[in-house]
Amino acid sequence: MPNKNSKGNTKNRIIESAKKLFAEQGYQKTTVMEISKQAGLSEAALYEYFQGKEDLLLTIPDLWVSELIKDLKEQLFGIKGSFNKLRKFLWWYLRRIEEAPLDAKIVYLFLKTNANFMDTEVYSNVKILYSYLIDIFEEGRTSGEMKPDLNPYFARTIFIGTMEHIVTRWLLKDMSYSLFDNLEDTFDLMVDAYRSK
Amino acid sequence: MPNKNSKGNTKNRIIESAKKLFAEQGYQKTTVMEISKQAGLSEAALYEYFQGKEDLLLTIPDLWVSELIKDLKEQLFGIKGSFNKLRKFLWWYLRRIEEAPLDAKIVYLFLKTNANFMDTEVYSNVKILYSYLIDIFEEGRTSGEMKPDLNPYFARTIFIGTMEHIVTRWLLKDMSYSLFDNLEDTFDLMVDAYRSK
Amino acid sequence: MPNKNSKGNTKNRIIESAKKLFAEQGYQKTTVMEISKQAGLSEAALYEYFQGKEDLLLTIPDLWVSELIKDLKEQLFGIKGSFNKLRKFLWWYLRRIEEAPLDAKIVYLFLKTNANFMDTEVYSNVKILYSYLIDIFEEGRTSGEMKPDLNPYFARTIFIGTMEHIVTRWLLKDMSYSLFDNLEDTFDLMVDAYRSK
Amino acid sequence: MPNKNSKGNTKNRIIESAKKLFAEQGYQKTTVMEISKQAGLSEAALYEYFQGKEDLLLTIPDLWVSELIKDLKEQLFGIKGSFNKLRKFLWWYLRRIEEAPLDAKIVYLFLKTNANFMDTEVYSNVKILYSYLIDIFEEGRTSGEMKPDLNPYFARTIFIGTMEHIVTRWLLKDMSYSLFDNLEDTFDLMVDAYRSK
DNA sequence: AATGAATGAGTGTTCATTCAT
DNA sequence: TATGAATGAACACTCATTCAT
Repeated sequence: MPNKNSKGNTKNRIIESAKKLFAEQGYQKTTVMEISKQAGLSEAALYEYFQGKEDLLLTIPDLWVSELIKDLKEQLFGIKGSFNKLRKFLWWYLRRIEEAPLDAKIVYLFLKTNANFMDTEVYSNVKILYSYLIDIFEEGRTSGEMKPDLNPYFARTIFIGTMEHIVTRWLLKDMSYSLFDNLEDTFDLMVDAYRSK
Repeated sequence: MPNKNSKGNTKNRIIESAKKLFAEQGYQKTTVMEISKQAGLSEAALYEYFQGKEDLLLTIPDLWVSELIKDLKEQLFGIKGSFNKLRKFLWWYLRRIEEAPLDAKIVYLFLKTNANFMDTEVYSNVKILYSYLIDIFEEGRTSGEMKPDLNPYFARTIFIGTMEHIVTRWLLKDMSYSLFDNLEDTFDLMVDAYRSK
Repeated sequence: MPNKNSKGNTKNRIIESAKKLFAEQGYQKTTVMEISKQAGLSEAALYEYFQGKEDLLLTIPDLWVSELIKDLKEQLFGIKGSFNKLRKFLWWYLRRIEEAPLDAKIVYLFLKTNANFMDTEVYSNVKILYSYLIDIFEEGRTSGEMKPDLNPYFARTIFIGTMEHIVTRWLLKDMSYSLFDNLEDTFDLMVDAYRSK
Repeated sequence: MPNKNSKGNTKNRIIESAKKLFAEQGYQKTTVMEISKQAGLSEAALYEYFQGKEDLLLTIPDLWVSELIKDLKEQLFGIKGSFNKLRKFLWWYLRRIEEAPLDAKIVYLFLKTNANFMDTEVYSNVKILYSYLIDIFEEGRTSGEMKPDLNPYFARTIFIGTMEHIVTRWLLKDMSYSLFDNLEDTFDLMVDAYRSK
């Protein structure tokens, strides 16, 4: 069971093991011994790579969210129209979550509980990620696609709220259905709030 | 510090103490000893009233959400118009949360992490609470206030998502501003998605 | 289940409850609360009748063994011949144990573990009980039925050892067979050790 | 007092410490902390070697009885005559008990109380140990030394009963005299029960 | 780079017992 | 005679973390 021979170096093995166990059992119930055993090395060795258990919890989504940021710019590149960009953002984000549900579970369920979440690299990176939405809404207003008096921040609240609700529900229901079920309809409904009449 | 003389019986004292400490420090970091000391009795005495720490965690929001359900019906009674009802629901809910931020914190931040959350009384009560929204959206569609093809479930996803996002952000930011800031504008924006043109 | 209405006074109800529970689960695993619940009263009330749990453990077999002593004299009265008396002793003793297996279990399995057993009334009463055997063996030697050089103490060691072994085995095997199985043959074999040739 | 430097590895140190304390104070009254302190290490370290307190209780006599079995065959080897073998068995057994009174105390006083005793490796090993006696009695009958109609099982009941009674009495009296006092006479008396006339 | 061995500090929970009423 | 309420004192067991090798 321990993925001793999986490709990737030791550090990655540890991350993957921790990710899996955190997602499965939660942060508190997962022991360092379980993680190291799963990673195929000793507990002591784990401390050569990470400062401790909490460090591990914070590192995992940090890597993931960093990647997301890098990816997002490229994804939105060349897309014309604010609604199209909005749609792209949503579909892209959910695709990434579907591809990395363990990371998502950690961010959405376990990290928010952590007292230090707000001081986290992850938090500020998520803020960066979500700041793109402000640009999109502003572009929509400027271009006339969206309401002329649209407040981008309020618009974003609705967008993120809806999106995160969809994700959280899916995670809590153990990813037992497709994240994209009814997405089209819900999106169409939501954007009507932004659309200029 | 221990509220030995606070009104209410012992059981309530324990609940209030636990609520406060869970909300302040999180479930895991709070010890049974702290709770009992805060409640002004011995650790052993606490076990006369609750089966244990987890029982306490689950009981607290259970009581709160049960009350909410009782209250909601009355609050919506006599209100005319689906948009008015929607508005009432939102304002009422946020008011209740503002009044009981400790309960809210437990439900929104700590309970969802708990592996057993989905099997909880709280979860099913929240579902009941949110089922009222379906009725409201259906009424809106029927009455012609809302789009004739409005799917109440998708509409609700947006509504709950937005609402919970507002609440969660507020809780994570340590309730440092008013929950009602910008609420009017955000609500107005959101309901445009439902409104028949 | 609690035998609130059983005949006998409260003290007896407590004894019977304790006896049952000690025998079923052992002394250590039985709690005072279980005993008092079984007896149909509160924990605190139990302390009106007994000094505590250990007092209870020691009282139970004390009563039983006291009764045994009273009975034994009568049982042996009028029996002629030392072998007949020996036989009577054995059959009588096993009958009493069969009738009161709970008491027997407590004496044989739980009391011996107790650090204070040797200072117990029970211990000295058992000594009295077993002292009758010395008389019997001496009578046997004097009468010529038994070996002229028979040492009553060594003879008794064999008798008691055999008897207690039979009892202990039966108790450990959960009284799943008759205590009298093969008793006749074993007795006949044993007494050949005493018989004068 | 802690035997940190005693020869033997850590596991053995723990066993010896536990053995001593169990025998002195009983199983229940001995705490894990006492055992580990006596062994010269931390409580937590003890759990690296044993699963817990009960595991320790069961392991101790397990090792001892296993050794006994290995030894017995060798001890009986080369001895001629069933009475001689019987005598050897008794003397050997008591010698072993005299050498390891702590183990004996645990087996005779504390283990039998344990609810799981009958499912124990120790129990089945003791059965093996005692099965040799059946062979001896059968040999005695066949060779003519013993009664032609001697039932080996009944004979063994007397033998084991007597032997265990001698041991138990000695243990309860805190090993304050020699286990071999009067052994010769008692043995001679007992075997007359088996002897063919 | 890796680990066997060890531990300090905790942690929830149990339970016999007491006492005011 | 009875008890509801309370508690002091334990206690077995866990686990993240350290360090000599």
